[in-house]
Amino acid sequence: MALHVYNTLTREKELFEPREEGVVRMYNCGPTVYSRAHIGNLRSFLFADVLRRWLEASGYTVHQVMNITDVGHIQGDEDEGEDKLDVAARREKIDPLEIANRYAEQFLADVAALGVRAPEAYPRATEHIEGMLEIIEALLEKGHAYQVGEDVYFDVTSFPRYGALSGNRIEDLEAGARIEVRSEKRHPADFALWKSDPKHLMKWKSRFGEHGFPGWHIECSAMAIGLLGPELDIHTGGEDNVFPHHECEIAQSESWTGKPFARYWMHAKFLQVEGGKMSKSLGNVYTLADVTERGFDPRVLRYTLIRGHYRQPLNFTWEIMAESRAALEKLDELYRRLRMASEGKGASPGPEDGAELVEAAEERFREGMDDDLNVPIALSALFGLRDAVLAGSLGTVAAERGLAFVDRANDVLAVIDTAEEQPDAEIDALVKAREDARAAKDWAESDRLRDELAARGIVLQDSPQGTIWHRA
RNA sequence: GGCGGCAUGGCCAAGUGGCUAAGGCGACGGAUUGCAAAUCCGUGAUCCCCGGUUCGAGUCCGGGUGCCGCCUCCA
Repeated sequence: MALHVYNTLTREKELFEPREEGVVRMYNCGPTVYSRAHIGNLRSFLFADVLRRWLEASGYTVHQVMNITDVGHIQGDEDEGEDKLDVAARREKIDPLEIANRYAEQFLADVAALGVRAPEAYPRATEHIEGMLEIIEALLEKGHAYQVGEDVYFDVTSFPRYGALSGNRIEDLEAGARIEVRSEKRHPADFALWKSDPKHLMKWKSRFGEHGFPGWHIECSAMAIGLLGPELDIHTGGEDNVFPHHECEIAQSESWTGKPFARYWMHAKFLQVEGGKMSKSLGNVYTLADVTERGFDPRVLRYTLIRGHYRQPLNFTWEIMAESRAALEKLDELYRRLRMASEGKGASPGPEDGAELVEAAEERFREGMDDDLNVPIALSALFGLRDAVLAGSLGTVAAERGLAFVDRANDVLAVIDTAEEQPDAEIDALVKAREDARAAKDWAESDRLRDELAARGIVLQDSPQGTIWHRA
């Protein structure tokens, strides 16, 4: 089975076939850097990261681009709209770009802590203003856009497929739209490509006027096409991006290039917190900082956010984080035991013993991931292998292969701690002393040593074959 | 009002017509242990409700209930 992905555009799971054999061009909707990314944002970015990693594991060369939006969008297409970066800048009384840079750095740090592999490019919207203006000019020329004063709007009626991605119909949008007084737009669903506002802090001169700034959707088209070409293979985002953002991107991009913008649209479901929507008033808009403050390693958050299927709603709770931590420790142990078995400790006598179990696990892992990134299935393959190695069913050669497989799996999931325990003579001596004390039935001394080791973060595991240890 | 999603054992979560409904966390009983931890063995599901299609449905169709998302900035 080759990779199949669910395509929002067709509402079906489809065989994944990039335009160019062996090469994938993927664009991921990234953050708007007016505040720190919360766990909901992070889920979507982690989804993109796992997808990228699985594509690479499948042999593709992946050209991946994730934008960093550092010019706030106008809120709505009307004049009373506000720009989040503008608002933040006025509040903090500093330059909007300073805010953007600060949060962009924070974003990069957060995402790095979560093991996200950096894409080929993290373009900034402000660095692509010219590209946006170029598209706007072309759309005007082709009759897909019109100018009103110093503003430019996209004419949705000029693009018959508008609504194909989200399932919305222009007529219904019109009916549902709020009443617009003195709208300068020809159609309520028309969206801004370029806006003008003298009060706006971030603005650019153009032939439309002195105080212009880009509409929300145009940046992604400019950056995606500018860096990846007119025809993408995959475009991702959160489900809330489907409409209007991605719908508008398709309209303006395809009107401009005359080519299908992206073959596969993939969207991650929304994350909820404690059964409800995240909201500032509830104080549950968690960031990576909240996670670490509660004593959770970032990889536990990574695991929590990727362990379910990306198209399934995810309800984040601290209980689930604790559960994830426990599960993750089991996977760490899988790795440790495989390493031991490959060295002959706890291995089955025949070197090839259990090789078929390793193969079966890898097969199951691959089938799961190929099936629209079914991580739960992939994880179950790892847990299955864990049972095999703990039961001593693997020979040294099979264990080596198991180790190589788990390395490959972890190259995709990036959640298992595979760091080899550094030999430590001092720890070994304490462990040995405890074993001696136990042999002498000096329980007080052996318990004291166990406590001392525990205080140093050492976890002991006694077994008939002797005592082994690892760091917690 | 328009568009869409979800409802599976205590919790999390796979499964898209067909043998005994994956897997994880937790709980309980037992083995092991000096006591623990780890490990091993064992224990749990009228798949939200009602109706229908079918030889056969958690899986398809209709209705209902509940929760959620988009339509306005939002991953």
